[in-house]
Amino acid sequence: MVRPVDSKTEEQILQAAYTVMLRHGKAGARMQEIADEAGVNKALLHYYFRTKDKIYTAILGKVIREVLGTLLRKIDFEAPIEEFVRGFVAGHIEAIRHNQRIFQFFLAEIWLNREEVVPAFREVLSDGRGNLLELFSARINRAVREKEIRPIDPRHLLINVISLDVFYFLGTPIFSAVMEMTDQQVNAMSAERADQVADFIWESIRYRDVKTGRKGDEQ
Amino acid sequence: MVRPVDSKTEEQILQAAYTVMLRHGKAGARMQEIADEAGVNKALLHYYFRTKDKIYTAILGKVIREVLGTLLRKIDFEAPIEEFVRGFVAGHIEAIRHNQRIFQFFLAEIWLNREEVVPAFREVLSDGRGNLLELFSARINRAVREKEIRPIDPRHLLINVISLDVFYFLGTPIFSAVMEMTDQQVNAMSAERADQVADFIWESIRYRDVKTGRKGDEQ
DNA sequence: GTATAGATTAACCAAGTGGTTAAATATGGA
DNA sequence: TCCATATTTAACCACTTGGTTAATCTATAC
Repeated sequence: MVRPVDSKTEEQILQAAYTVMLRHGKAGARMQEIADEAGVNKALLHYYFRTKDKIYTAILGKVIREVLGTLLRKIDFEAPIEEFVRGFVAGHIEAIRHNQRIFQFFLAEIWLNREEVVPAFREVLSDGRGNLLELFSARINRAVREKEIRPIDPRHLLINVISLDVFYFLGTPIFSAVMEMTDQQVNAMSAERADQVADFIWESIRYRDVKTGRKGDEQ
Repeated sequence: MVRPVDSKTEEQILQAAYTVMLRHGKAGARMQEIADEAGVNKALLHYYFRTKDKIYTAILGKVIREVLGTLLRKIDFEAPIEEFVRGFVAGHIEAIRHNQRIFQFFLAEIWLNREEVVPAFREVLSDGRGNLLELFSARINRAVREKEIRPIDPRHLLINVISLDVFYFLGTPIFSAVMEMTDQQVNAMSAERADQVADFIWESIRYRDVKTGRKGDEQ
């Protein structure tokens, strides 16, 4: 065998492609820029991956795994319901704050390259661990049965939670423009997000005895 | 003067550019495709607008006005608070459902062309009608004072509401993949969205007398 | 050492890209 | 009618694009 074990080149190229495509999107990314970013000759991109599309497909898998990883992060489905909800939100928001670009890229690409993104997403989903929706639904339905939270459709609840977690970080520049905030204020607001969102959700779903009218503390 | 009044050509080009750029994004849009879509010679694009960037800028204004128009749509700030909130949500979601592509495009472009999008957004905002945030905050704060809803930061509330309104329609293909839904089910879910979201928000914010424990009806 | 395989490069290419131009065609006022 | 101007077109251009190629380098197994 004459195979030098190094071949970190391929990894360098992937990393560079990842950086550049997250910067400009698929259509806007240039093979030359990727090569420069990786510090290799452009021909090497075609040597390791035949075409730009192949490179895109490769990093798409990586992006999707990171997006899903972020959303599935360390969720403790066995925790008490309020803790579960707050942990869910806090985990998401922290991870999203540190991966804003990935989410932005992903959302953009969904619509620019739907035919490629959706199947790739499905594939990554299928060989991932158990179905998020099912686990989530089971936990929520249990809490409903035990009268810890009010009756609610788990599908809509899951979408609501993810919406509240993610959207702010997609629209940050716009929100800050609308609200005429300084960078400092934006940072402050981002830091508050986790608690604000968790409170908002918990206030909406927690069970309240109609007759005695309280459970947990008012904010 | 020798100016033929017609010049619908310019409008045709803009409309075509709008269509094509919403389809492929700025980087992916081709001048030739725009020309074909408009049914005119490619040189005409440069005759009316000098460059691709100029075309982009032109349609960007249109897109932003439509996005803002959608979000500012027929809001009755004088309505009773619950009606106000539900109307706010219902108005948004209906408009967004009919303008999904615009929102998708807009969100994508925010990050791919931030330097251009954000200033354009600011500009359109400035010569629009009164500040949405201020009107919204005033309405919310009044409701808080009158003990119709619980105390809450209007900025976060506004973001929460917009998140819940918009995000689902940005991620539809992904949500449906995660939840393994048929097109029928997706449509059904989209139709339910407005009520689900309005309920979710209202349950979270409506005032509850801690002692007697109720106000309004339970769902 | 040297044969052999993979890894890397500079130079190249055809097909597109946004953009230009000069000539042709309308259009309307005199 | 004829002219001046606005509009439209086909042909063109310089440059960039993704992708290829043939030659060179590098490392190992023998």
